[in-house]
Amino acid sequence: MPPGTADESFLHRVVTVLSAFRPEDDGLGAAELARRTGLPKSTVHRMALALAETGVLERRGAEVRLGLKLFEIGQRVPRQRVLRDAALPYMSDLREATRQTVHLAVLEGHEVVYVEILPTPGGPDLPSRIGGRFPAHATGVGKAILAFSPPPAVRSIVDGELSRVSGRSVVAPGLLVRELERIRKEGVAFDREESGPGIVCAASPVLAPDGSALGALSVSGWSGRMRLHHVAPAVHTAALALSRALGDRPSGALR
Amino acid sequence: MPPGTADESFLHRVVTVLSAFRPEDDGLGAAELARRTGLPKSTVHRMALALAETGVLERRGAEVRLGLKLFEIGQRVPRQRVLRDAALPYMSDLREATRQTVHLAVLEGHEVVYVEILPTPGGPDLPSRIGGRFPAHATGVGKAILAFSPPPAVRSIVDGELSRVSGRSVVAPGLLVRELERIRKEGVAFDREESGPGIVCAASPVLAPDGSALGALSVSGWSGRMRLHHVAPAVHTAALALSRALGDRPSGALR
DNA sequence: CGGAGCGTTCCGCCACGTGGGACGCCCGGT
DNA sequence: ACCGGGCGTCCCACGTGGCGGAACGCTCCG
Repeated sequence: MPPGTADESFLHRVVTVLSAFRPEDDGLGAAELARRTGLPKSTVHRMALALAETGVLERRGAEVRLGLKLFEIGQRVPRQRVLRDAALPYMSDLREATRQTVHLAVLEGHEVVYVEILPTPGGPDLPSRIGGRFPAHATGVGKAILAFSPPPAVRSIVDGELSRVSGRSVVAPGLLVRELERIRKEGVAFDREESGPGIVCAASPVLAPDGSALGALSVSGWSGRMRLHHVAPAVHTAALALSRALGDRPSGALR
Repeated sequence: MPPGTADESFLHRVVTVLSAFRPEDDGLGAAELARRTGLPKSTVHRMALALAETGVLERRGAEVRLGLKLFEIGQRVPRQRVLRDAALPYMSDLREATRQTVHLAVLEGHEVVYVEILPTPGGPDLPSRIGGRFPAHATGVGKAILAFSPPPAVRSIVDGELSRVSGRSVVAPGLLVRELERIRKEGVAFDREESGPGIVCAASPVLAPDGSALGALSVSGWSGRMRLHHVAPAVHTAALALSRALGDRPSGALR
């Protein structure tokens, strides 16, 4: 080990191992985990046994998978729980009124994390998953949140690498900044096939009493079947109503 | 520490600290965490800082709370993800048809863990929460699952302590065994105010191709407003349809 | 029949988790 | 104004337990 290098701590390694599980995975073996994490097989194996002992992982023969205990603890995370519980009825109304798929997301670093998704029977198969991530600058919810976020956080994203998720993603920093200004004025963000081909979306921020964004609501559908100027007022209204409801409650700590 | 006792390992302590957060909590201080876990304050404080470094916990001033990363990982847990994704449309239909609150739960030890809940506007405020636990013998979903579970697992619960959750909970082992036999014959379990006053529920197991229960669906409502013999066929039908859909797919590892 | 990949076990080394104690701070009661 | 209790934070000598290269037995496949 090169001297001066703060080698990864034990806890970092644990998180690395847990994060190595992908959504589509079921059980993984010690060798596969070692390959994904870059850790010695012996180390991963010992750790997997210890984690299984605690219930964080579950043994299935020789393989190991994420345990139900992680799901239980994950549901108690305040950042999603409080917002999700308050938003659910508004999301339900929004789906009813627009007959489209409704999303609720929060910002985490340079990406959004989807907290809840209400799919609609006839709608497209979207790549978004509850608990999944997506680059903030390439989604409606992401831009809606960024438009009402502290300048330093926005700067960090604008000056960072703006990945081209689809052919129409906004990757020019100047263009993105100007779009955020427009969103700040109008209160609604749009995504015209920027996150995926054939998919459009209108999004509006959920605001704390101090004006900063806690998250965002959105409505998504096929570009041919959904008129953005039609659903935009509905999304905006729902987000305003939710913001007001959150402000009234003594919900306290969301940010 | 009594000699011979294998003092709790570091990982056990980490899980203890994470489990110390209750659903209604937001941020907790080092002293409060030390009190709840029984660990030395110094130890908890150091651990909290390390966990915050990994993103598992988030620092909020001097306090610390469960981090969004835990929610993300929790959503990847296969036991809930595969079942929940497959069940959602059937649950939605069931709510539509019965106009009552629909639950999906799995068995974990002596308790059920709620995986998904579709509330209905006019329904009662139930104590159940997604990711929450409840004694299996005192709920409709619990009894539905137990009726189709391996005898050793059932024995362990029947012979264990059958807590009296409400005044009408089944606490007599013999009575419970006989009820499970009836459920096995009819395919539907009932809960007549056994888990809470004024609440009734009909539940039916989601079965793997081998006949063992993966989880259960239920419909709950006010005892005066919902007729059990009316919703029972609907729950049973939905559960059968879901079981068949899971059997057809190469979903693989659910148990 | 041989090699590749797997899960599992071993063991000497030393990083790092340990926890009692101390410190400065902000309270709220007197 | 004073003081005591609770808080977050920090320190440091101690020794536990994580470390990981290596080796073993196994199964599968060409």
